[in-house]
Amino acid sequence: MDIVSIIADIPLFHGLSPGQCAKLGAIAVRKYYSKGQSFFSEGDDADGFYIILSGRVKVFKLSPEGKEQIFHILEAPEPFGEAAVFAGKNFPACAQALAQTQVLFFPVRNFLDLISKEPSLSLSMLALLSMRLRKLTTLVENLSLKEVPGRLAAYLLLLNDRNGSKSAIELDISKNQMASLLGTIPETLSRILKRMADENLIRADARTISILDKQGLADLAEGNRKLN
Amino acid sequence: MDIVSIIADIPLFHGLSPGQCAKLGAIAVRKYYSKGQSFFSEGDDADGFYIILSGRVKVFKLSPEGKEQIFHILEAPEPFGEAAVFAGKNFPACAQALAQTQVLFFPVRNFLDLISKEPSLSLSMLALLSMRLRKLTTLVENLSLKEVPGRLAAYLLLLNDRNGSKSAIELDISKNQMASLLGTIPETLSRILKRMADENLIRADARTISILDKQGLADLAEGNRKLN
DNA sequence: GTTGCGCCTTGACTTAAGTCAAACTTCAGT
DNA sequence: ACTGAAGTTTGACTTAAGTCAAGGCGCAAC
Repeated sequence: MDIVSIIADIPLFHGLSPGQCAKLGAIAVRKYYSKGQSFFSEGDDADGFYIILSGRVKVFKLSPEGKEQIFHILEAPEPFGEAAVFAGKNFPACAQALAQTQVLFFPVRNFLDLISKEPSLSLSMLALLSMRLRKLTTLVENLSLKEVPGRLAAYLLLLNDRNGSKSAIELDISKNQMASLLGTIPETLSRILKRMADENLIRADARTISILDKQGLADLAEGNRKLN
Repeated sequence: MDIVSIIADIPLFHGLSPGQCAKLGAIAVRKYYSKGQSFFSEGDDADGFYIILSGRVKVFKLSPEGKEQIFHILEAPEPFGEAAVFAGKNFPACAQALAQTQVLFFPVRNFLDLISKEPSLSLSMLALLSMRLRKLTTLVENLSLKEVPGRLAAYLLLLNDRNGSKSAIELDISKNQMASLLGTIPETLSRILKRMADENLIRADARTISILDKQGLADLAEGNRKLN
């Protein structure tokens, strides 16, 4: 598929004229990353940002002892690394492919020229950064104000909402990664899933989790209830 | 002082022509808040954002049990509430005056008109949101990947850097608020300050803290050292 | 199939940090 | 100066969650 048509399809770029999409197409570079490959590491010079075309990416930090905190897990057509570009510094975190991944890479310099001439693009970017900020705010809230059962409950409800009508959640990341996303470790996650099952809040079967008591989970997430 | 001259002095608005400052002046409203007064609460409709002219503001969330996590403590000439405006939703946190505070309030609607016509303004806003994102990333890192002594060490070093040459740090917030900023409680903060003093990393005397061993604190903050 | 390597779970133990309660300090307001 | 409220410190205790170690499960490669 033609790179300009791809660009025109990306939500972030809706509102751009065909001419502007063509300009973007001229500066964008298509790149391929295999599972486990690193896009950038914390401290790297922010020379551009990425938009995912296919595959999956995690953005994370590591503690010196090796504990990992995942900030986002992203899929097409989401961008990443965009904030570092506007702050004009280096990347504050690491990004790695979780699977075979195809991206478009936009070098900073050319992109900044374009954005300053294109109000609809800057408004989209502002909206995007604001959503990221909101998401991070929620992460801080979860880490600081909720215990692990509350975080897990909130996360399960989120997955459930995304799922629409389906009654069971099919986990699309490993429980290791899930623990890292929730700011905990696999052992703790495993134990808490079990406790939830014991209280008939969920039924957990390998990669499949069914929510039995939505209200119960909501109470847990809000801190109005405790697990035994 | 004239509202337009005030606006021209705000870093966020540098790069705007006098005419554009005048337009901003026409939509801005000057407001006064007394200590403890609330600007907005979590969930409130985001009808605009604020820029601090004098005083001090905290942005925070509360857990149902009443624990507080402070996200930012802001002073003139910093803006707050800006992200909610671009996300076009409601405020994800609360904001309250920590002292007698004077602000400019910019209603969303008028402001969005203006920004879409003013590239330099949108670039400033993008840079601002990016810096906020970076700051929140650090907060998540601290909460998830560091223990309280590490967080405190990092915070003291930050205050020390801000201070420039002065050898002693004069705390400008209560230790209660400081605990809340570090994601802990006053009792824990008090104990850890004492342990740091015991190890000759700092000398703490009421509101004044002197850093005795910068490298030691840095090691703590990086997780390369533990407190006894 | 069998081997081996991640992923996941479980148990026993440790530990950082929170809770509760009491006392002391600081400071604003009367 | 007195009073009371808020901020701070300290001690004894509790607890959520992490560490360490072992074993089981599942899947891919040979």
